[in-house]
Amino acid sequence: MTTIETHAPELLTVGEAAELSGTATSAIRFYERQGLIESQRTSGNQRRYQPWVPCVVRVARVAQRVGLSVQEIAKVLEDVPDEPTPEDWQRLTDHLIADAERRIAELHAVLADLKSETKRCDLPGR
Amino acid sequence: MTTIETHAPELLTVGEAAELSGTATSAIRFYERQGLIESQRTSGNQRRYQPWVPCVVRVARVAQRVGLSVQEIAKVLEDVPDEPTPEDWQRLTDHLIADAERRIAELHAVLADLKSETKRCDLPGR
DNA sequence: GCTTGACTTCAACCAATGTTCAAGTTCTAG
DNA sequence: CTAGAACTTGAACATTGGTTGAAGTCAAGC
Repeated sequence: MTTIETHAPELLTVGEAAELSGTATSAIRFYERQGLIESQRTSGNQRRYQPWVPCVVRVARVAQRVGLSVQEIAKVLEDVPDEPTPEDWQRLTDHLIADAERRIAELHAVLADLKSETKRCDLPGR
Repeated sequence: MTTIETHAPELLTVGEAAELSGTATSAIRFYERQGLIESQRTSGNQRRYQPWVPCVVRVARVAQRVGLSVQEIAKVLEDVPDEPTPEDWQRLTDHLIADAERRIAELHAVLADLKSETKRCDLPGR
């Protein structure tokens, strides 16, 4: 971990990263502890984030809303290199969407299954 | 709340309901406290569940996996009457699927948006 | 009618996902 | 160079979604 000049070009403070990703700074630090994102440090020990980090956080937040845990998201993000290329974003996108669709399919399946098990679930004649 | 004869036909004990829904009895009691399901009581104060209750629990569990909180699921289930008809199950199904699809759409949207904001997220030139 | 397993409540605990606060440090503007 | 905003860590707290355990009650079979 090489430390970074205080005013490095393009790097974001934790506050800036929070604002750009629409979260609180406490969440940003939490996600870093959980391994979703990484930071460099200034000589004075302050965090500095790469400019794409807020994008990662935004993705993570939406992924949570479709049912992934932070650990699961961290796992998916492991495969995304630092300084992601458009192709990396595309693969991440595909992965997350596929994952979410899989759960929807499960939901469909359970619901369909229930409908077929009429005897137990529908109880038609009272 | 009329109490029920001990050995009422077709009613399930908490253990049976748990087994049929693939959860622990503690979860069944928890879901009841949260208003997802209801029970009657025997004269000896034991819970007795209608036979479709395990189905509701199964649905709830899958719904959790697509990102709904227990409170949100409870809200959806409010609209399902006791002794649901096939049409009730159908509406529940539609509601839950629609809800889940909505989140997937959000995920799609965020990801698409990120891709369009190339300047901030892709950083093509190193 | 007694035994045994399943049930009851209540309280404590757990993990996940953060937020809040206190005490101290760094950064930036003037 | 200094004031104030933004940062640091660590600990405590909050909420959600349960699990576990103790102490006691109920129900079913012999």
